[in-house]
Amino acid sequence: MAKKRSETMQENRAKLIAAARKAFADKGYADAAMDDLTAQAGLTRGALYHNFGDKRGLFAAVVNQIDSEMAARAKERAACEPDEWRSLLREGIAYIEMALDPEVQRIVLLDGPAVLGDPSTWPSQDNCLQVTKQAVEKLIEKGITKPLDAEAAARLLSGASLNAALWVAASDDAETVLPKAIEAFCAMASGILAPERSFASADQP
Amino acid sequence: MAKKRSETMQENRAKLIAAARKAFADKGYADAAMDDLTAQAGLTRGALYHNFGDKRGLFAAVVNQIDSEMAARAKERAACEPDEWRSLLREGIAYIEMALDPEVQRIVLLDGPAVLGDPSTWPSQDNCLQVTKQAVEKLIEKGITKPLDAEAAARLLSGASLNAALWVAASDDAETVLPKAIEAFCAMASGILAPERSFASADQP
DNA sequence: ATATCCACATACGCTGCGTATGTCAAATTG
DNA sequence: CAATTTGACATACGCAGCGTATGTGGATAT
Repeated sequence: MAKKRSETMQENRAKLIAAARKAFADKGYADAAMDDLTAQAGLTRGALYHNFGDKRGLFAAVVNQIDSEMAARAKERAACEPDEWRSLLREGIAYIEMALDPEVQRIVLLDGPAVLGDPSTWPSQDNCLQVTKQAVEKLIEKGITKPLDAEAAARLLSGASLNAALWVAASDDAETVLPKAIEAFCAMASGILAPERSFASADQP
Repeated sequence: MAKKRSETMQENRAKLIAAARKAFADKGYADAAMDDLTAQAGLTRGALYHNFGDKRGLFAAVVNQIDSEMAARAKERAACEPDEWRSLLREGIAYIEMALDPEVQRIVLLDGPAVLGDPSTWPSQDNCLQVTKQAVEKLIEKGITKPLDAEAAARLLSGASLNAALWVAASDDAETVLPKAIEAFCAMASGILAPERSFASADQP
């Protein structure tokens, strides 16, 4: 018996997303021609419009995939740290490091907002944010950090780290700039610590 | 005597930039048709290509104008504060507030990075950053803040504030979210203060 | 085994960017 | 001041690429 219908459909979706991910990262959203990337996947534009509706739909699927990977990686990194404050710092540092990946830069940080609108409105990016937000909430409960709005703090932390990463990536020598960025990030992050703690734990892990 | 040549040229450039600014803010970069916006300015695409080279060139000119206005406004706001630390906070808050302007959001924050690349590579955005960087440098000299890399700190501060602003703008009720964002921003900013100062001056102005 | 369906391919039109060419008024020259 | 040149902008054209409407063959249903 030949392959089942729904099975090949999933395969084709995956092929298209993979090809699109490469094309979008390589050429940017605007300059990625759909004829090219579908051909790359051994298909035509027909498959694409059937599965994803339009170019934006395909792009959204790609962003979704990358965001999921990012959230997973951030969580994984955070889990390695002993206490929750260091976990949060690690998470931020993880975002900085991930944003050094050209694929992440081009697709998520540069083209993403233009094509899909503000990141806070994407369900996928929200996953990334939820990871951070939950970490902040725990810290607030325990009195380790100031009683700020958890979402506000989470957004500022991720925003700062992603922005720092773009800067590092654009600089000539990432090697020397990256530690500066991480140091500044840890310093700023320590600003949300509750006063009595800010001396002991402000250092980076 | 009729108008001088260079004079009308400047007028036309200004007309095009004004029309483009409105169109880009309204429709977004991709959906703004150049035939439309040139007609709006009482001209044709010929004028546009002659003056700005291509669509990106016109967009860059628009971004340049907006960024100049933003830097001026930030500086102006900062100048009203008595001490330099409060100046810096005011500056950050000013960015948050400016980013609530739909024109700034769409053109500078959403489309800008996709069309022109990472903001840190634009000369205009660099102006905004220089304002903050200089403020940070002064604070470091005086020992008010930790001896971090000034550029790193400046980028993190502006990144955090702009990101926060996007969040506020995307939220349903900006009225209640804005103060939370500002509070969190001030908290995080206080993280770059030197230890012996962090209690006294961490509050927002 | 025949009929139905649907995932995808093929074919078409339309929009919109960029360029090549034309034109007329302002500037230059003697 | 007339003749000539310049250049800012308009006009006309070609082409790429998106979205849609229609066609088709193989899997599923009966």
